[in-house]
Amino acid sequence: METWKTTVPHIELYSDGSADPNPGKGGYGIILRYKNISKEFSEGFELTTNNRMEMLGVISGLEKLKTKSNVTVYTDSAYVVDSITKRWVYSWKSKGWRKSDRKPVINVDLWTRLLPLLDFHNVTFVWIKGHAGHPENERCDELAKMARGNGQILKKDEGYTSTLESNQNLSLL
Amino acid sequence: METWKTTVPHIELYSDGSADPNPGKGGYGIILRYKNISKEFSEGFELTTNNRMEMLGVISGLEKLKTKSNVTVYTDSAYVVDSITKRWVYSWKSKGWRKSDRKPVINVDLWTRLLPLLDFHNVTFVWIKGHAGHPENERCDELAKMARGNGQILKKDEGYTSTLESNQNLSLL
RNA sequence: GGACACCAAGUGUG
DNA sequence: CACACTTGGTGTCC
Repeated sequence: METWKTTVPHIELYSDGSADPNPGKGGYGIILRYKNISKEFSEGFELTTNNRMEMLGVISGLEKLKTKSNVTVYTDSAYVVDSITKRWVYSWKSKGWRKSDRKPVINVDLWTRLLPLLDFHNVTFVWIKGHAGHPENERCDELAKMARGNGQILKKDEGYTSTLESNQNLSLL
Repeated sequence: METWKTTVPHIELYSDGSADPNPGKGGYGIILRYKNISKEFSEGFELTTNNRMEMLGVISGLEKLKTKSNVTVYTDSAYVVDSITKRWVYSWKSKGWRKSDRKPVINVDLWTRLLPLLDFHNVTFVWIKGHAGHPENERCDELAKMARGNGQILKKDEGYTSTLESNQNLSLL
């Protein structure tokens, strides 16, 4: 047997994201679990989208890991899961971040942040149905809502707002 | 002044519908009022939905009117009121009974039965909050429940059961 | 045409 | 609290 498999830690990462309205105030909530110990994290943003929050939850979780790990990611976002497991994201990248209809891919800033993390860690994605009684998924949903809720400090999602500004500049031409 | 306004009768139509369970046994109750005289009607069905009963109450009430009338319809169903007053139903019809997300509209049989009635009469819809102490609304609720209750003769809602059969046929393919 | 998610409103039943 | 019946919108992909 390879020693690799026994020495690399196995981590579980639960993630959920939301925006209200969409686009609007957003947040993500994540649970990182290693053996019997869990940690929770969340962040809120002034102006973003549901899908960016779904992505950013996964990204932030993976970025917190200090050593190369086997990670199982649980999320209800088909957007995130399918883009990786069905290799869409690798196809987009190889085509200069164009989709099969040759229109530009959205959220490239986050996809380019996610790919090296998938390279570094050994990541398995598991899609779970939302609002179907998965305790960790529901806790992440709660964390995300709290993070964007009343009186919370909300960060700027520069990656989203810069896209908006680009669109605005285009319409000025 | 137009003689029209004074010669066309003004009718008040109160309607409520329910199903228990939903879908399941259902009924509607209506009150038709002209001047100081009121009449009550109700029907029960073996298998239907709450929304079909809310619609059918309004339809049956309008169908009972023998002459062109000014009708004010009172119902607690935002489904019924918004579909008309926000012109959703006309948009669906013009798109071949597809919604804005291009998925098929539900209960088309009842919408196509309602539209000519709205054409013929001069109908105003008023949304009233359910269970908020409106006496006529509560009476209609009672009539609906009686009509679907113990030992009542229940009719078949062909429009609903045929939809179920279609779905079943689809799943056999 | 399909899928998932996010948000909003009303009703029905328990 | 939970289920179902229905609609409007957006974010994203095939």
